[in-house]
Order: sequence, then C-alpha cells, then structure tokens
Amino acid sequence: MDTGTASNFLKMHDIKPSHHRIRVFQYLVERRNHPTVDVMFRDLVVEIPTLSKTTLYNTLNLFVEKGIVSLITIDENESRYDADTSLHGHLQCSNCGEVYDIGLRFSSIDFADLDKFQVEESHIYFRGICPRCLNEGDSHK
Amino acid sequence: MDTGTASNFLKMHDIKPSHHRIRVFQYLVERRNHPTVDVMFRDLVVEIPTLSKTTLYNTLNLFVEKGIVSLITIDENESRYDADTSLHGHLQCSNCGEVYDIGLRFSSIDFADLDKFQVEESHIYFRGICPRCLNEGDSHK
DNA sequence: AACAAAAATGTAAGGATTACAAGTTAATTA
DNA sequence: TAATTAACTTGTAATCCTTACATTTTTGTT
Ligand SMILES: [Mn+2]
Ligand SMILES: [Mn+2]
Ligand SMILES: [Zn+2]
Ligand SMILES: [Zn+2]
Repeated sequence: MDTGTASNFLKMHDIKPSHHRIRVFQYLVERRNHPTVDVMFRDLVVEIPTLSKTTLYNTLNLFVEKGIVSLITIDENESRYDADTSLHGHLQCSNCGEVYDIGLRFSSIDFADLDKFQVEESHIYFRGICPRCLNEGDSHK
Repeated sequence: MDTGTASNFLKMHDIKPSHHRIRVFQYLVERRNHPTVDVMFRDLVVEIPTLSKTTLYNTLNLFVEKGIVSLITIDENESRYDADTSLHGHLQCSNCGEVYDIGLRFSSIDFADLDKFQVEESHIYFRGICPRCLNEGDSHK
C-alpha cells in the first residue's frame, strides 16, 4: 500500500496521517503477520531509528479505537494486531507460536441468547499445531 | 459439588487433591463466574486465610495444564478461568466488564484450511453490551 | 519566520504473572 | 508412634507488558 493511499485511508477514519502512523499502518497491511508490539518495533526501528515504543503503543491503541485495526488477545501475555478487520478466525501454533488466519466458510454460526446482547466484536481463536510443525515432527520419526 | 466428589475428580485427572486445590476447584464449579485471579483470591481468602496468591496461580496453571479448567483470554490484561470446558462462547460487556456464557446452538462451524492443522482448543469471544446495561441505558432517557 | 496545535519521545510507574528459596503439610516407612 | 521423605504452600523479589506524564519535536497555518 503506497503512502498516499494509506494517508487517505487514515484521514477517512478521523486519524491525522503523521509519518509514523502511515508507516505503522503500512506495516500491518503489507505483512499481515499478526505481530506483537515487540516484533513490530524491532522491524520498524530499522527504517525509523527515532521511533519510540510509546508512540507505537499510542498509534496502535488509536487504530483499534478508530476501528481500522483489530486487537487479537489469543496470546495470554502479549497483544497482537491485525489490519484485516473482516470476520475470520486465528490459530496460534502451540509449538512455534505463529498466528495463522483461518478463513471461515460462511455457513452458519448460531448462538443461543446472543440476540439479547448488543454485539460489537466477534473473535474466534484456535490453539493447535501448524502444518509446518506437524511435518517437522514426522521427519524426526 | 461436595468435597468427596471434587477430590475424586482431581484424582481422576492426575492431580493430588490437597485442601486448597479442592476448594479452588469447587469455587469454579459452583460460581461459574469466569473470575480473574484477583476476584478469586478476594473471595477465597475469606474462608482460607492462609491462602497465597502464588498458590492460586500454581493451582490454576495446573488445572489448565491437566485440562479440567479452560483459560479465557478475552480480557486484554487479565486471565480468567472456567471449569466448564465444553465448547461454548463468551461475551464480555464493554460497559460493566462481566463475562457471560453464550450457548452454541449448532456445532456446524466450518472453517477453511482448518483441517491442515491439529486443533487442540477452540475459543469464541464476543464483546458488546449485556442486557442489564442495555436496560439501564434506556432508563436514563 | 512566528505561532499554535498535535504528535513523538524518554523515563518512571503500574499491574499481572512467574522464579525461587524457605517453610509447612501430608504421606510413607520403620 | 516417631522419623523420613516428598509434595504442597508461602512470601518476596524479579520479570515483562503496558501506561502516565512531562518535555521536546514536528506539523500546519498565519
Ligand atoms: Mn488475521
Ligand atoms: Mn463459560
Ligand atoms: Zn508451528
Ligand atoms: Zn454490562
């Protein structure tokens, strides 16, 4: 995603497009890696040497607040972020820790009693072993 | 759940039934309130004055490890625990913070690509406004 | 260039969880 | 029952993620 497009997207969502904010958003859109703050910081500080972690936290909190990034709490002790806000599931591999997208076939998810609530967000998380780790396990036999 | 039943249940799952462990498990089974560690501690220390928070953490981690309690990471900064390990959803009210059970009507949730993974756990989380908070909001109009 | 508003920075503080060593309890053996 | 051993529990300190806050820098406008 080029800088102009990102800038316009931020403006459309009531976010002033500073240089840092644009780069943080581009990172999430391009990598689609569900990064922790720490991973993001290590990657971004290479090209933005003046970046501070507080700014990264502020920026991500702002994005979540404005609804253009979704917060993933699949990990017990670290937040992760996703620029894809459409409804889809996530699986974290309990072996390597990687977080994968799980597309959902739009059949039917029906929940009892949910109509009594005013639903704002939906999250679907799985834990398990990813294909790569399953194959590695086989090759050791 | 009486002490004998709880004790046998723990033994069946390879957990030595100490007094503290029995009480912690009974608490979760009886209250079904998806408590944080802090809430649990405040409630339990009344009847078990010698209880320490470290023991509570150790006990809960053991229960989760042995599969008799499930860890709920719906909250960004605090873990919650549930003795009901059957597949069901949870909704946290963004107004009062309460966590509700959401019964699952049809177990027909189809996900693409999920068959390539070895799934160990499934979690379904919602965020929204609970009926009680919705009513309170109405009454203020 | 001067100015005002907003964003970014660095450090310190907060809060949940874990590590660890010492103390206590429970189970086993003699 | 007393001694022995293993396991559980405790309290404190450390760790790690996140936020608060005051200061500095950047941005956009006159
Ligand atoms: Mn995703
Ligand atoms: Mn539940
Ligand atoms: Zn893996
Ligand atoms: Zn509520």
